[in-house]
Amino acid sequence: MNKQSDKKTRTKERLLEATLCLISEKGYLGATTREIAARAGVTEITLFRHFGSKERLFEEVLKKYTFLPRLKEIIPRVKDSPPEEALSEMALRFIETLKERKGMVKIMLSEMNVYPDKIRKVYEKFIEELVKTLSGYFDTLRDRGTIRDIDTYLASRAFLGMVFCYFQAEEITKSRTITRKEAERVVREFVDIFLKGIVG
Amino acid sequence: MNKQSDKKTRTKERLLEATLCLISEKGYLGATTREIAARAGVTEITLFRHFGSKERLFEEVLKKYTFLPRLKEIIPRVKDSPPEEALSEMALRFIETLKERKGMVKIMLSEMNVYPDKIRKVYEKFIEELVKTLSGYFDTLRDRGTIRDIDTYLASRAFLGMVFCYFQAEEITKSRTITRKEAERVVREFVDIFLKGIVG
DNA sequence: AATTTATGTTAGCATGCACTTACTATATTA
DNA sequence: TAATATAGTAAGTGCATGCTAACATAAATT
Repeated sequence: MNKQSDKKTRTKERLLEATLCLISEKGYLGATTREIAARAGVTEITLFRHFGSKERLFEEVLKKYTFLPRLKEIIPRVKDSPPEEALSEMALRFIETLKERKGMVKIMLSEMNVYPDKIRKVYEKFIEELVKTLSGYFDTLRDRGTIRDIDTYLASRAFLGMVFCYFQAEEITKSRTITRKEAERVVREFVDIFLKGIVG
Repeated sequence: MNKQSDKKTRTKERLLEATLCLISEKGYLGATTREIAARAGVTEITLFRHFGSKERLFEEVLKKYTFLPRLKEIIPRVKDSPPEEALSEMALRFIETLKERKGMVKIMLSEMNVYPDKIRKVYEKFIEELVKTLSGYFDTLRDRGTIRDIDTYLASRAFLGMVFCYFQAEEITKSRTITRKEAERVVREFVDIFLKGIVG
């Protein structure tokens, strides 16, 4: 009972991946079960035998490709470096993770509105947790006297907003690839502004 | 030949508005011509007589509800105030405009990926022009010596990113309404950070 | 060898969709 | 009053989609 269930598992995974891929390209309604099955190299009925319905398949994709955990583990790793370094490192890994999970990001941005119950909760939770994790870091900096007395929650949102919006504009809107060098240059500038402001 | 064409025009406008409304709720594929016509208080065939096809109807919606001009006119009006005031004013009006054109913003975010040729061009141009307009303002500040020597293009993207991401998270993801007071508080904090940085 | 498991094949159903045809009704215009 | 412009009604076409039924196959398990 090993090779059989392996086969099953791999089929399921190929289906999930094909779904992620196609929905992120064409949207939930635009991605047909026939095409998903075809891209997974499987017949349509196999899809239904595994997931029962298109909707349940979609839900399993959402579960599987969440990427909040990946993002949260970034912060503890760098929080004892100097702020400039820590923030740069966080921003760069943030961008990297978003790039890796681009399909998921696209789905969240575009289907959020249409399938509120399924996606919005995932996304809301994602944002809030991420923001709070970063603002927790800012709290410790403030307690150490490293930074001045600002609203750390809003500061966190400001910083993440700058970075996310950059990613969104380049990779999603313009369909460009952000190179490592470019990311480093942009992040350096963002961190500089964020830490010291633009007044001089 | 006046009351007749008035009638025609109003029907067309109601159809365009209903389309904007429904597509921003359900996406292009999710919004059916039947429902659009119904919401406009008109029969389906009237829709086709006016626009020929669903796609052409969609294109006309995109044309009609562009809001780049509204955003661009903000900057010249405030560029001679002190930077803190000018930036706050711009951010607040930016948020206000986005709120007014929320339906259009939603469409752009969610359909961009599926109808690249139609939407992406609109959106790309929108971003670049807006960013450049703001960075032009930063250029003049730098020339006057008001701010230090930073990359004004990236600074512009950073600032707009903070504000837009805030709007997106609250109004679109969470489906909340940003009140005027809240907007003022948030913008004050953002501008403070952006001008002076968080180090202190 | 017999059975179970995972998948394939073929065909199809029911539904909803964009879009059409043909005819009618009403108000404006000339 | 006759002609025109705008919208309505009713019915329906053709197609794609989500999903299913019935049967077949080949490998793994027992």
